Amino acid sequence: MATMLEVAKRAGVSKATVSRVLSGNGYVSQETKDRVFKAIEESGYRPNLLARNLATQKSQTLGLVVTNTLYHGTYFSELLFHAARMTEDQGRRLILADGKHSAQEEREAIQYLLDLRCDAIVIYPRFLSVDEMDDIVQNHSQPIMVLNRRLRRNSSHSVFCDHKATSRAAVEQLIALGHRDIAFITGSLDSPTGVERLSGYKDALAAHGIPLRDALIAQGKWTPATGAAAVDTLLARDAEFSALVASNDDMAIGAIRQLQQQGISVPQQVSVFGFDDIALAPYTLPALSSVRIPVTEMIKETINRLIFMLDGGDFKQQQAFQGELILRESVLRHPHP
Amino acid sequence: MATMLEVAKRAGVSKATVSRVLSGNGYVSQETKDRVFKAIEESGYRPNLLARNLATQKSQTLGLVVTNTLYHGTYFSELLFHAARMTEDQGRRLILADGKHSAQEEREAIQYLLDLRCDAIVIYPRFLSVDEMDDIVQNHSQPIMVLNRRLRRNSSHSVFCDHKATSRAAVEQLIALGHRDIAFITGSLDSPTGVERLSGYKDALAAHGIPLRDALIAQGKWTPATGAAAVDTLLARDAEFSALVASNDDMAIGAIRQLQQQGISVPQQVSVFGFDDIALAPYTLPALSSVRIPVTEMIKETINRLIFMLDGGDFKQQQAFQGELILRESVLRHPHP
DNA sequence: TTGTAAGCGTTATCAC
DNA sequence: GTGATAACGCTTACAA
Repeated sequence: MATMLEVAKRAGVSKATVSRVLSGNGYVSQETKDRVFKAIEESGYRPNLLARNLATQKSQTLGLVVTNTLYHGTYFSELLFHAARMTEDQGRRLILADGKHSAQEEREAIQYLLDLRCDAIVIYPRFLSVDEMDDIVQNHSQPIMVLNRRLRRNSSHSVFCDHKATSRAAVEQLIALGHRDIAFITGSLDSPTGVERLSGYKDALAAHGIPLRDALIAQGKWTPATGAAAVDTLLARDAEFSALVASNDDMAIGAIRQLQQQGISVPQQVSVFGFDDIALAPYTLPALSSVRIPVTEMIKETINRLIFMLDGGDFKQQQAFQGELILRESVLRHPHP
Repeated sequence: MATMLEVAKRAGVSKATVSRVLSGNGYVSQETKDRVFKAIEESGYRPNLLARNLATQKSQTLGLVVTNTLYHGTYFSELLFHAARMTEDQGRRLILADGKHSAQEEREAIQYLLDLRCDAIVIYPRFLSVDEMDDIVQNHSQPIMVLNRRLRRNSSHSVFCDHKATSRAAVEQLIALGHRDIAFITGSLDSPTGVERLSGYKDALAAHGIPLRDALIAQGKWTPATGAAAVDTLLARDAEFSALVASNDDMAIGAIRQLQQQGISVPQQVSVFGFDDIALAPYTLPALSSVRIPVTEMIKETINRLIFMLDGGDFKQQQAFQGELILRESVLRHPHP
């Protein structure tokens, strides 16, 4: 491929001049500009971004680490969609790195983006601890934001939802509707989100004097298939329930399928509640009530903070922002008519 | 950040030696190796990939261009999931560039990946013509694969489905079931996929001597909302139909909603057919029959070809592969029981 | 307004 | 085994 040097020779100028023409920095006479552009045209020259980035010490890219397990479904695409859009509106590009299936792989993905000298990094952790995330944020000069976790030492570097409170609110809504036998399908319990939602369920029951019954809790792993399996587990236990809360919509959908399969009508005999991890309004079943989790706002706020930091905001100062941002705006949505 | 030079000084050796230790190329005594590793440890050194890539003239990355409009939904995440997974299994990373909303932006995204010196590129075009894609493939030294288009001059660089044949098959299945009044919701007609599916519908009718009625065709733009709107259009025309084919599942889902809303039961009064652009089995409505489009195989085959090319396969030779690959394996799926 | 030359942080080819 | 040193392709003072 043609290099800048070749362009320079062809135009009868030096590399520096070509660089000036391209970057718009420094004065170049119109005539030489014209000659340079002509030379670029003729040689099919394209700047080598690797070289440019190395020279300027910045890459104009934003790195995003997401775990493999999050890849499926609309939640992820929504996240990615806005991340990419906002990044590009900023004249930067998004680079995606896969956190795969373990803490170690998550670490490697982050390290890769760091090694690539991304200008900033967004992490949606799955396995790494809050402590380790805090360390990472502190030990690196580039701005880093963490999604869906509450950082302790660098709270302004995280944006998250209060899953526990939301879960509790959802269950309380069911209680208010008169339900007392409320079954619950957990998410993976090695994820904080899964634990928090379960915990919110327990809190709600406790607050209303409803005894917790283990027979009404079944484990799932976020997917529709595990939601369906959880229903089987629940039914096999012969414990009656008039409402079912699944820790995300995917499982709720699987659960509804399975209930109907077993001749139980939804929502006539059992009301089903999910958490809209998945901006999937178009696909949700008419029978499903869902809590909206604001992925969109989450990623938008994140990128905005990053942009602020990149623009020279003193992001090491916790005062840079109002502090941590907890998105509490989740609202209960009623079943589609 | 610590550089290789600092590590070298600290270990009392030259840059070259540090480089050898890191790359494993060339002989280094165990003692110096130890000293180097110690120095790396102490200084928190991390190699600068920009510099490395510049020096080696390869970036160990694979670029993917997808249009913004494809971002929503499971189809895309499925694509991305496998692309990322396979790329990383190869020890490379995936870089995503957004094709946005126009041919020009699509061009820019491709150009960016080229400028970044990605080792190989996958393009899922939306606006660019086959001719232009063919040119791009030919004019660049790095391997490029195009999804969902049939390239004329570089057929082995494309992987696609025969949407027309599939659409025709789907409609013929309805005809075989006794339907004669079959309505059709198109996709965006500025996309080849949309045109082909419509064309398959027309072919099927023609082949069975069923007259084409414009009143039974409504335009959509792939989204659930436009599918619903199309149903309104059809109903307003007062043309009766016993079956409805939507050009993708998203629209089919919107259509089903709307039909039910209007008191028309599915599939009792109207059978609905979609194309599973969207490996979304878990979400599709029980009432929907859908044609499976093998995204997964498509992207897998694509990456495999790329890997082959990168490993030195003579990819400019059309004989490198069996030639073009047309995925015909689409199967009709029956409504969920 | 333009050219020279010194980086940027690696790798790779020589010698020694 | 190891160390200079020249690339890699660009940016950016500093001169001219």
